[in-house]
Amino acid sequence: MVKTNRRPTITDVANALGLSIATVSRALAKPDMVTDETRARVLEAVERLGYRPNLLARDLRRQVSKVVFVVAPRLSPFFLDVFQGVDQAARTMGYTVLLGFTDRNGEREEALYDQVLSNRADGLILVTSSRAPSPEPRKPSHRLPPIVVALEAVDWANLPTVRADHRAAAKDAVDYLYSLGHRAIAHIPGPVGTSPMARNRLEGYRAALAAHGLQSSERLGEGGQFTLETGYAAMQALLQEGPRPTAVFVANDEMAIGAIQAIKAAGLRVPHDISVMGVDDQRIGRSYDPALTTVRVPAADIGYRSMVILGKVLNGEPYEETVVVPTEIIVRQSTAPYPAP
Amino acid sequence: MVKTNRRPTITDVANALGLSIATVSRALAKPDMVTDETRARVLEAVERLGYRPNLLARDLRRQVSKVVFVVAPRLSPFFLDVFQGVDQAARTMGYTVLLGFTDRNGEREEALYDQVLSNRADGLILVTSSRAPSPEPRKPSHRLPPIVVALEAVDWANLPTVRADHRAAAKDAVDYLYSLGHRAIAHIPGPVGTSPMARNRLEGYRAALAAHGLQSSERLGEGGQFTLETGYAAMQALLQEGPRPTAVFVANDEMAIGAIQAIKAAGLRVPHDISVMGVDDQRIGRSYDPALTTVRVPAADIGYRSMVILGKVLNGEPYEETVVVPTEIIVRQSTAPYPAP
DNA sequence: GAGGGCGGTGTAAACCCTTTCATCGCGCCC
DNA sequence: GGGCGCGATGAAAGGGTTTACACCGCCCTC
Repeated sequence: MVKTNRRPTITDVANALGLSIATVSRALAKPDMVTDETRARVLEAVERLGYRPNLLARDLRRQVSKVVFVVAPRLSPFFLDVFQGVDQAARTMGYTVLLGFTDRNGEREEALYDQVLSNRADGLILVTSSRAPSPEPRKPSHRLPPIVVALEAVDWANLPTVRADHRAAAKDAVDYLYSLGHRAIAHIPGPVGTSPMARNRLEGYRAALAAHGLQSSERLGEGGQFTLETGYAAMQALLQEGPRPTAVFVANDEMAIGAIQAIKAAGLRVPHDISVMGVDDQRIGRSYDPALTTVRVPAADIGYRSMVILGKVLNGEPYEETVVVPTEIIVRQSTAPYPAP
Repeated sequence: MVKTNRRPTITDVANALGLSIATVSRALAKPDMVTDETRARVLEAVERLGYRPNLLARDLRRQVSKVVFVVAPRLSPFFLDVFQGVDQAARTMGYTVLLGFTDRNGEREEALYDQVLSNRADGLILVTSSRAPSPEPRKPSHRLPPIVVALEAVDWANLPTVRADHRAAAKDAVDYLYSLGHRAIAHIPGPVGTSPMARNRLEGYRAALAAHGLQSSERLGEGGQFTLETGYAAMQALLQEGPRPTAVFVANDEMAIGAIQAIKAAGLRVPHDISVMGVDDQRIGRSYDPALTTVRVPAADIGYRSMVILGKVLNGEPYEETVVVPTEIIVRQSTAPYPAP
């Protein structure tokens, strides 16, 4: 009977050479613990048989997977930038990074969370602006896995965090519009109900207005969902509602593009009639016409630093509890002085 | 001495109840093989102790991980769409999908490939338009893991494939421009050196011109890298070089946006002076001003079908060797009749 | 020449789970 | 009342690797 053609294991390699599996394992993992000759023979046999170690077995034994997950609420270019940074750091640290999305769906969050709790990954980078990984936070008796929170602090646990100061970023933006001469400055907020980030940006907006003694336009309702379409709709509503603002600060770039489209659709011009400013510095804003003035949130940098901290956590090294990365105003073509010179 | 506080295992649960680990395992995995009472007790203890099964151990035993990888050459919104489709299909099939990027870096491709070969995942969806997962394809004696190729067939192995007919898509685009009255139709190709997809689109362009007895502009060199910047540069070169075309067919949407920017920068208007058409139907084109006329490649659909096929492969069921998904012209504002009416 | 150190190798346990096979008790049937 | 089937459980093997420990020559030293 023909031997069934399964994948070769370390035992097959050992048998082919008349060695023990321990020696083969050592030849591969700790080259200097075996003779040069043995190592050469092992490598040859490995090549010849097409042997690959079973990572599952290895991880099970070592109790470490060298894999980390990045968990993001949805598919968005912005989160991709964060991922990019994580990936870059991880590579230098010998980790593999894998990406999962929750779609703000509790069940899916649970599942990803369980993957880590169940040893499929060593740690987790939560790129979220919303809620806990489980509907109700777990009982404290159940230890959390190693987690670093990127972008925005979470309120359901005290975790190491790399974030931007979204409140200050928003305030800077509005201050900038003010410095251009604008006094009627509206705001299109994000999903303030679910996103602390959106709330912080709203707060920054209010704080800036207050600092300049201006009236804020608070008739905007719940805000958009950080998507282009909701930005469009919000701007449309804004144009129909009351006195037209001369400038709009929008809670992220994507909604800002939507807002510009709505303004154009209404037969107005940006920045001639209305200045528009976003936050994030996403690609879509950089290449739009007019190119979007925005506040840059260094997504890749946030990802990179998060991974570095997660590495320290996993190694039991001391780490910074909270890192706040700086934001920066990027002036492009969607804003202009008021009144127009 | 205090017992070290490691994660509870199935043994801990069993001991806490005076049951055997077999029963606990069954209570969790095959609920109807145990008494109602036993199951209730087990679930209670699991909850109380915070037990989570170790997926590594489970997979090792079962020889199946229920994880598949999506491997893409780079981070791009287009690949995200494919991923989205894969993810959706996978969810209904009980698989977890994880995403990895190669950056066209042979070493990284190897690493991801090894993850699958090493049992960390059951299969692979290769979203690639470029080369084999290893610098030189492996010896045929070394079996390939289950792979489905999405988007574009590969030439180094005979693998199940879900693809669009890029050649026909390009031909359709040029035919459409022809039907608008354009005769001087230029092409900005993708990286024809490394991407069969770029080559196919170039071929479609040539075929269309030939069918209409037109001269093709072949002075474009190696083409862009499917990025906005290279599209900009290519268009700039095109404008400086010879007689100005009345229409440009660009090998993907991102480069097409770059091309439009270059045209605008040169003081010309789209589509008034030059019509521009892309391929893919990416978001960036949909929301641009002018909105981009393009040929839609149903990325999510490709991803979905790829995953379905991979599932069949993994189950040993029969599957379609090659699926060709239809493309579709989407007319927006970046194209106009010539001469202008 | 006996003891000690040392480099290289083998043996076997451990990692945590699933699953086959055996066991056991119980009710049922003739 | 004995055999049988059946449902629930337990014992143990097995999955592929790493690694602590034991072993075995060998050379060196006194």
